[in-house]
Amino acid sequence: MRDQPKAAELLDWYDQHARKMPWRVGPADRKAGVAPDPYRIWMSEIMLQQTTVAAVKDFFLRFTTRWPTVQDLAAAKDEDVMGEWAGLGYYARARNLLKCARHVTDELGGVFPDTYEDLLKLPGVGPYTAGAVSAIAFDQAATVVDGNVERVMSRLYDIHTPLPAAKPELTERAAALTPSKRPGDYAQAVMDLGATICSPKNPACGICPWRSPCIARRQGTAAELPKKTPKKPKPTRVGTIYVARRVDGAFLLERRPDKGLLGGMLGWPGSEWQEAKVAEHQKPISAEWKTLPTEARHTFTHFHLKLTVKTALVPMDRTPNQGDFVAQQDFRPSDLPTVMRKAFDLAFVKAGN
DNA sequence: CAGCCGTGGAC
DNA sequence: TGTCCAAGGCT
Repeated sequence: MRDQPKAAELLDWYDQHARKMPWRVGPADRKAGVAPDPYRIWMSEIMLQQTTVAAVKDFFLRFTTRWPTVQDLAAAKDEDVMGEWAGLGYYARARNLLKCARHVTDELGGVFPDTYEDLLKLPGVGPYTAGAVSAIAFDQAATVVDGNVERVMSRLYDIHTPLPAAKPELTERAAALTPSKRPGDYAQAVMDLGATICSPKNPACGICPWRSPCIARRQGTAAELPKKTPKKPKPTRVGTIYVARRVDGAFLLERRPDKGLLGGMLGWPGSEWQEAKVAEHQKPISAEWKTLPTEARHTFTHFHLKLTVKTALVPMDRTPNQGDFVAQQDFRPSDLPTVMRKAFDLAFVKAGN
């Protein structure tokens, strides 16, 4: 009978190879009795949803420097939080982050729930995040299943069922391996393993602490797992965006509605974005509009976008019918989501306006 | 349950 | 250039 993977083998590896991260309490400190701050663990987990560690680091440091406690965050203005989140993507996370901080502050006395069940009730906290926070912040033996764990389990047990259909089976396997000792370190260890050794491409099976019990490694199928159902091709949408500056330096911007794409974020007024050719539409303000020679290109999760960028220098006496003027000193380009910043760069940096 | 929801780096 | 992918959640 083949040997089974042991949590202890992975924890020994983690003790030697744990990655250092701004929000992490490493294995040595944890053994010395250092407890993680649930606020920081929660925030890191929200930021890490579908987002790489490298991308999150700077955002995490900026957020926790500006808002060191959940009460500080709860007291923040919506626009400040959305502006700090700009560029990180999936903006519903930022709206839920603030909603959750205010709930914890106002209804829970500023104390994060410490059980999976109660964490799951918080806005923006799903099965993965509830498990991760309960394990990492509170050292509870929760089963944590993210993309890394799915990949590691599919390879350990050579599971060829494509995702997402395989999710229940992979979760069952993960639960069976979760130890009652050091569950917080274990949860992070599996994810570190998946991110470094058991990687999507070219897994380093030769140095894996679980190479011996890994079935896919013996079968030679590790690199092709997990299987995934094929994705739909992305359509291309087109639109027009209006980047205007008034003669006093103010910019014509609008706050997007909370629901939908780039919800709650600052942006330039413009047309709808559609696959069909855009019908003629009203300009946001009366001015002498010029079309830039280069269009702004951007790719979202489920479509490509080509934006025609129009610019204008607007006299003082005009009133916008879409958007509001923001004084130059109140505007930071870094508050814009990336597609809007691309349009800004084309209009005001590349074109030199 | 499948579609919606961002971004930047790797290849 | 294009595609894949990353510590998912919500509807």
